Amino acid sequence: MLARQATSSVAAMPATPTIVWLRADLRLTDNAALAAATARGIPVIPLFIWSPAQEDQWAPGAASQWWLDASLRALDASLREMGSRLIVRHGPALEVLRDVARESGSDTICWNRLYEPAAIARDRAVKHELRGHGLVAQNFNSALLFEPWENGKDDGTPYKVFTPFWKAMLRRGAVALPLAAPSRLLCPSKWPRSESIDGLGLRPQPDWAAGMREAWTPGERGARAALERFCNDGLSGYEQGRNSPAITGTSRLSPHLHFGEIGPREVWKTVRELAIERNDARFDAAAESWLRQIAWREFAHHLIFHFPHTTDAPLRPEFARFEWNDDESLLSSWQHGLTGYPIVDAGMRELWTTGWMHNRVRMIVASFLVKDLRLPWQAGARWFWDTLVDADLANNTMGWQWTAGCGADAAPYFRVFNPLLQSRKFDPDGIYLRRWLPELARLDAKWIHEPHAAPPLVLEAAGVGLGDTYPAPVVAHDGAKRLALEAYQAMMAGR
DNA sequence: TGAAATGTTGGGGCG
DNA sequence: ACGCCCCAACATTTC
Repeated sequence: MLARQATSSVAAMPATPTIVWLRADLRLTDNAALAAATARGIPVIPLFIWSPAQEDQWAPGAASQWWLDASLRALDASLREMGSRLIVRHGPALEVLRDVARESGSDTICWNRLYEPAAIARDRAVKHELRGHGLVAQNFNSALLFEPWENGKDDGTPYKVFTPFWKAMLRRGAVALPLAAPSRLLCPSKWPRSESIDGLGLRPQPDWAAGMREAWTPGERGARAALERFCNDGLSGYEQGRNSPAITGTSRLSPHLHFGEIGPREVWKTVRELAIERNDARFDAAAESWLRQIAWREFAHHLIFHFPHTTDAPLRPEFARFEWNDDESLLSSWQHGLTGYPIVDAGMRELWTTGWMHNRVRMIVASFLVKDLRLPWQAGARWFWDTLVDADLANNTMGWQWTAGCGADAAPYFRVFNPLLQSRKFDPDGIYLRRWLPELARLDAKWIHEPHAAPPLVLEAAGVGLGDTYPAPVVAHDGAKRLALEAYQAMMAGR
């Protein structure tokens, strides 16, 4: 610990520019690497490197790239307001860092740590090589409340169950305070070469991102606005609102957090202070309930650090022999929102259109894929990865393994969501369903959750042609559930 | 951050 | 008034 902190402090250095290598920390506030570089009182070169080929098979999907494009533009604009700018390059990180260091006469490179397996491996190699070339590489934490090695069990092993993890976190006491944004940024006498953000080719061709632009404002300001909106009108009703996909009852901060447009230390402080100010037991409970979600994010990142193989393989090894289905057409019906189960289809279409899905609905569609269709959780994880604007390897991995029952603190496999009951319980009036399934919009609340069970006259009156304008169910839930439980029992029996 | 079956309890109707 | 039954509401158990 002491050694780590010592390497994090920046000694006075000669006046050559410091490179700040920005990755999933596209913000000026609470950015430890940027703050450390600025504190040296010498010029700073903010640098983003686009190198998806170096990120192993988990290269960002198209929705994520759309977000990144917008976030980089926002960051560049904020830097320009301070008289600085963002340098953008593409290529292997090490090569680019060495080139930029040479072009700018820089000898120090700062960055904030990442925790995904491939990023760790790359950063370690980069750090080693840079040092081998006489350059100074300094790393900081701006992504997490605690480092993964800071919140383990007393015996030194990591927590695998959330509740004790959460309690240990709270016992640990104060979360570090967010760092202020730099008040000014000194420019180098000559900027290194930069490519244009356009040139990275992150924007979708052809442009299908209208739904994204309407739903989101990427960038640090958009992130802070989302947090303020949530604090003002979401947080007090969070415990009910979080489960109603028809309303904006959640913070919708996930993509902002993923790209580091806002950090967990800032949201923690903001919400804690608000709770103290309100001094109301019910508000306090809501605030804690939401901070718990931030802790789940923390838990996911600690898990992926300690168990890097879980991006592809189940944490519980016995699940390696689970007998999954292999059916491309079932997978396709799930991906495109054509399963015949309205709550599933509405969620999958919300995902496709906006790059995001309400968390309650994520659990429903995930359970449906894994239990009803018995398709491998990895196929769901991959689709989410390719389509979510908040695609995050740690959160995505933990979430899917939780649903499949093969991960840390996982739901028991026999816990099977009934899509009909979930739909009635969490979208009783069918408002969410109608928003995403216009072909069912004229069905009333009694039948919209299960059009396949509606009397023919009702369907006709609502203009619904089962198997024509809207699909019949691709599987029957009761039978599918039984098959899933049988497969689970076979796995447990070692058959 | 399940669902469904089973068990328990207590109010009210009724003989 | 009392006991009995019904059953809704809630709690517990099981998968």
